[in-house]
This record gives sequence, structure tokens and C-alpha cells, in this order.
Amino acid sequence: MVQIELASYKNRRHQSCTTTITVNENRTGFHIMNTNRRSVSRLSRYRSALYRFRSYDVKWVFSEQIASALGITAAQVRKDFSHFGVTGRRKIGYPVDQIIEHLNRLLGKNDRNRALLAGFGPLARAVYKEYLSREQDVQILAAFDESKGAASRTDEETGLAVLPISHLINFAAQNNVRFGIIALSNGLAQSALDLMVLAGVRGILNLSPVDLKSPRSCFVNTVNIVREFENVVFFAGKNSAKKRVADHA
Amino acid sequence: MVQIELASYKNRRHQSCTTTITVNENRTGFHIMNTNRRSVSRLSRYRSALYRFRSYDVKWVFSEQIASALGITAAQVRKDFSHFGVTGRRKIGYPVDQIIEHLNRLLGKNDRNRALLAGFGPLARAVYKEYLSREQDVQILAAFDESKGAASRTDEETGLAVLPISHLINFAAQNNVRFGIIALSNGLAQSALDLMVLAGVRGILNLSPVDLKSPRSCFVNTVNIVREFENVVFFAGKNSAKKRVADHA
DNA sequence: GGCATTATGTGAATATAGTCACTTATTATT
DNA sequence: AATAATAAGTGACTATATTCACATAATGCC
Repeated sequence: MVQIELASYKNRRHQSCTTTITVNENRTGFHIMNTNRRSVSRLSRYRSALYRFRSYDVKWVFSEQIASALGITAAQVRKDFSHFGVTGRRKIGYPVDQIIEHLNRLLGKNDRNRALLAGFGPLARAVYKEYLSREQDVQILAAFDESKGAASRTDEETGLAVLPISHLINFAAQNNVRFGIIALSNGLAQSALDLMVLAGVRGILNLSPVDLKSPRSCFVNTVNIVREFENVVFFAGKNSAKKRVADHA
Repeated sequence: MVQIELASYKNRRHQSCTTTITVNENRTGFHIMNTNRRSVSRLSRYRSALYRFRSYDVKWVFSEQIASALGITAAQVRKDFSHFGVTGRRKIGYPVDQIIEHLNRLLGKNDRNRALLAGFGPLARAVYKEYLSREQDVQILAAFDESKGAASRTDEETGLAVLPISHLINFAAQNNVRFGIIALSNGLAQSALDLMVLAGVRGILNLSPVDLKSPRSCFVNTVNIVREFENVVFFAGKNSAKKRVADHA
């Protein structure tokens, strides 16, 4: 069991408090055990809601308003915020600018997170073009793909460098790359992960439809789009009345 | 008789991973007692693991083997299976073929799930081409997009019909479409959802980076790829920043 | 300044998810 | 037939996640 510090803050009695998560090691990597895993997945939803408030020049928001924007309860918002040391003022609410700033810090939005793409097929291209290239905090240094031969090239449409996979380790190590995105549809996904791990990558978003094994030094988040569609079919089919809107956890 | 090791695990008195050829017995009927959200999201992972076992002609698997394939505990597998009425035989394990069949039924894999795409930009195209067009149980009837004018057309590359959004309601209603996938990057996502709901759609996979509001009649699963990457940054970042205090505390 | 108001912040309570450990059915062995 | 072995199945338990409800601090009004 491993304790990781998430946030430290002072409560109203000026006692300093620290929020930690407890992590359990298992074969496939980190498994988050205590209350914070789901809270974390809400952080960026809070952030987008707050950006929307800010775009309307709102300076202060109540937990109630944030909650209604995300479709959750106000108590949940306050609890989450309190976990991460986000504070507000009674009768006034939470200061939009400050909280955005705070969330950005928590989410690594103030850094330039160097990352690389393994695979540059249609899905990877689309994700890069539509999402990643627009995020200032994510800097995709190169893509690695062998589909068009083993030569290095520059993708015309996006201007991204596309290198052969054999260059991955050296490139990642030399550029101190800490994050990777795997979008290879075939069996290459696992070996791409292995290469990344060897190169010192610390976190991977896996978009390929296979579950990958990773040592505990590297956090892996697998998003399987077909699986998510199957969940929709399941829940839409059977009518379990509880939660109608799911959040990908 | 084939003996292939697919997964290794520890028996409290050391190893074993065996396989036998056997007959299938008929078992019919299943009922869902509890709909545990996270169990459901494991169902298709079980299924893929079982397909892999089957590809090696494995007829029976132990919960231990399945667990090891997914990196979870055997108790979890048995508990999940018992939730969904999946049964095995003591000392023998679970019958691969039957369980695959059972899971397929649960996941709607034996139906032709008619669905439509809202948006046909690069992401939607990629998801369609790489994933959805290959699934026999998902039948994408058409895509709806206005980016290339308001005329109906057939997409050359994929052969998919692309219609103007104004046709969505009638088309969906006439074809009794029950599922939708939204991949619109702009503010059109919410109105696409509203149209689908009006047309009687029961479940939606939302790939656009906004949280959508939906009535209770329609289940929505939002997968936000940038958010998933942020989670990676968060966990990988914190993990490397803080030295681990104690292993196995 | 005093008072009424109100939304935060947080323990306690509840709900959900996952693990442990034991019972039992089934099979193999003697 | 009796015995040993073993993995499914399950109830009790632990861990995680969310909601409840209320004390409390900050605010505005008189």
C-alpha cells in the first residue's frame, strides 16, 4: 500500500490538512483504493463548468450551481472540493477564477506535458487533430507508426513528425517524455507500451481495444470505445432506474 | 486434448493451468439480480478474455485464470458471474463457449443494434471505420452531418449514407433506431441528443467533450478523451512527484 | 452592534463495491 | 465405497463513495 499526497491545506482552525490517496499495487499497475478515484475523474468536469461560468463573467458560484451544471448533488461538489483543498466563502460561494486556477494546477494544466503517440491511423489522427493539438498543456512531440514504411516523415496535414517505432525509445528518453497515447488497433499495442515504459514514460492513455499489462511504474488508463458502446446497449436495454447518466469512470 | 498455458496464477500449493475437451450441456435462463455499474463494465473484458481462451481451444476455465487475465481477483470474477447468473462447475470451472454466449446475450451481441451517428468528422469516421463497421451486432444506418452542405450523400470511403441533421428525427423514428453515437465537437451535441430523444433513441454514446443533459428515458455514456488524458496526467504526475512512502504498508 | 439569513464545511449515516473465508458439490483416487 | 482434493458459490466483512443534516462563519440589513 502506498500513500500519495494530493493536496494540503489549512482548515479553519489553521490545522494543516493533507489529502492522500491510498494505492494498492497489483499485477497490472496502480489501483486507486480510497475515495478519491472518482473525485479525480470529476475534476475536469468541474473545470469545464467553471470555464462556462467564467465566460459569462460570473465571479462567484454556489456549490448548488456547479452541481446542477454537472447533474450531481451539491454535497458531492463540496465534499470533492474539500478533498482537494478547494475552499469557498459562506453565503458567497466559490471564486471562479481561483478555483479554475487551482484545478488547473491539480490537473497539470500549467505544465507542458510532453507526450507521444503510438500509432497514427485514422483514430490517432482524429484525436490529435480534434483534441490534442488544441490543448496547450499537452505537447505531442511525435507519432510513431510503421504503416507507411519505416522512414521518418512529416505528416502533411498536421505537421506532426511521424517516426518508425524503432526510434521510440531513444526519442522518448532523449526528450524526457512522460506521457503516451496508444492508438494501435492490432497486437502492437502491448509492445508499444513496453517500449514506452523502458523509455521512462509514466502514464499512458490506451485507446486500443485490448487491456494492456503495465508495471507499477506506469499508470495506464484504457478507454475502449466499443466497450463503452456495449455498456450503453446494456443499460438502455435493461431498465435499471437508478442512474441514467453515466460518467465514464 | 490441448494444454496451453494462457495465464499463470498461484494456487496456495503452487501452479496449475489445465484444459480439457468436454461436452456442452444446455442451460437456459438467467436473471440479473443487481446491476452493479462496474460489474457491467467488466463484462466485455471477460468476454474478450474468454475469446482468447477459446482461440486456444480451451473449453473450461477457472475463475483464477479469468481473474489473472484481467488483473483482478478470482472472488471478483465469481461474484460478478453470480450477479449475472453465470454458473460453472466445481473442480471444473466455467464452460467457455456457454459463458461467451451468455455474455453476448447480456451485452446485446446477438441482436442487430440499429444505431446512427451524429457528426461525421474525423473522429466519427475513425471510430466508424476502425471499430463500429466491424461489429456485427452494431448496425450504423446513417450518419448525420451538415459540414459538407445540407445535401444527402453517400460517403465514398465507407459507403455510409450521410444525411442532413434535419432528417434525423424522421429517419430514426422510421427505422426504429434505439442507439446513437454523438461525435460533434461543437455546441450541436446537445441538440443532436434532443433530436435523438424525440425520435425514441434509448441509449447514447457521447464522444463529444461536453456533458449532455438527457431525460430519464435515455441513457447517456459520455467518454471524453481529453478528460481521460488528464486523469493519466494527474495520477502519473502525482505518482512520480511523490516518492512512495512505504511498500505494502 | 445585533440579528436574521444562508451556503459552506464536515461528521455521521447510508449506499455501493470488493475481498475474505468458509461450505459444499463434484471429481479423482485408493 | 470411502476418502481426499479442489474450485464454485456465498454470507459476512471491509473498503470506498455518496448523501444527509446540521453547526458554523460570513454577510447584509436594520
